Amino acid sequence: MRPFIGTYENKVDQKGRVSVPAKFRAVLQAEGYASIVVRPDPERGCIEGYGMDRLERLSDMTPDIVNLGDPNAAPAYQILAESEELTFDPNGRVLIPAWMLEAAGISDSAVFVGLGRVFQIWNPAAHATFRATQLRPAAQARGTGA
Amino acid sequence: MRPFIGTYENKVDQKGRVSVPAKFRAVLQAEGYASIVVRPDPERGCIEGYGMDRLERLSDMTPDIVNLGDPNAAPAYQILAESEELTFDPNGRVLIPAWMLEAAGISDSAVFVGLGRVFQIWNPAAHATFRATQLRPAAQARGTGA
DNA sequence: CGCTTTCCCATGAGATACCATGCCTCGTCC
DNA sequence: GGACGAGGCATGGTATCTCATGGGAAAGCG
Repeated sequence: MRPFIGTYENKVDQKGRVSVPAKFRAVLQAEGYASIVVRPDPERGCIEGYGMDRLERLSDMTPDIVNLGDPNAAPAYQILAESEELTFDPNGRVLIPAWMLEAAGISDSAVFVGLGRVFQIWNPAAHATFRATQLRPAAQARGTGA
Repeated sequence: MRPFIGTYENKVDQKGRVSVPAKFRAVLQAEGYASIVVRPDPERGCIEGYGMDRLERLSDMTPDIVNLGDPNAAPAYQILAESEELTFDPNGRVLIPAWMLEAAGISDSAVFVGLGRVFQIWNPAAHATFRATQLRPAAQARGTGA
C-alpha cells in the first residue's frame, strides 16, 4: 500500500465538509475504497484517519464473543465504537461529524498530516503547537534546526 | 464482511420500535439479510446484536444433539436458545420484545454501539457509565486524560 | 367483540449528490 | 525563457433524497 505523505491545509465549511487531499484519495482509491475511516485520537487531540482495510483487519482480530473483561479488548472496543466511515462526495470531500470536529477543536480549517499507513487531521494552531513542542526538540537533539 | 462501526442513539417509541442505524442495515443487507438477531447480555446489562450469519455459523458448529456436559457447547447453546430474529419493517425499524428491553433497562431511547462483527444496544445512561468505568480507565492507564 | 400486533403513510430534519466558480499548477507554444 | 492555455483541485451554494420518527388504519388473536 502506498503511504500517506505530506501536509495539507484545507478549509472546513459550515456543514463540516472538507476536501481530502487528492494525494490521499489516490492512495485509497488504489486500494478500492471511496471512503476514509476516522476516529478521535484523545491522546494527541486530533483525528486519526486510515482506510477501511485497517478497520476490517481489527474487526477480524476481535473475537465474535467480545470479552470486555479482557483489558486488551478495551482499546479495540473503543476504536470500533468511535470510528466512522466517511464516503467521498463527487468532489472528493467528506462530512466530518460535528462531535468529532469539536473533540479535535477544528472549526474553519484543518491540517492533514500524512504518516504512512495512517494520517491525522488537526486544528492548525494545535498542530503548530504539537510540532513545536513534540517534534522540534527531537530535531534539535539530532542537531537540525527545523 | 464489513464491520459494524460507530455509535448512534435512536428513539424507542411506545410500541417498542427502534430504527436500526442505516449504516448497520447496509452491512446486513450486503449479506442478504433483512433482519437482526438479538439476545440479552446479562454480563454487561445490554442487548447484543448481530446478523443471522453468525447464528448459522454457531449452529453449524453445534452437534445435532447438544451434549450439555461439554463446556464448549454451553455458550453456543445459550446463544442459540436466547436469540430472537427481528425483521425490519419497511422503514428499517425492529420491534424489540418488551422483556428484552426491561432486561437492558431501555425505555425511551437506545444507544447502538458497533463492535465489528457484533453490536450492542444500551440504555444511554448505562452506556455512559460503562464507558466511564470500563473504557476510560484503560485509556488513562496509557496516559490519556479523556 | 376487544385487544394486541403489524403494516402503511406522512413529516421534518439531516445528509448526500449535483452544479458552478475560481485558483493554482503544469504543460505547451511562441 | 516567457507567456498563454488547459486541466485538476479546492471551495461555495443549491437541490434532492434518505433517514429517523410519529401517528393511524387494518388485520390477527384471544
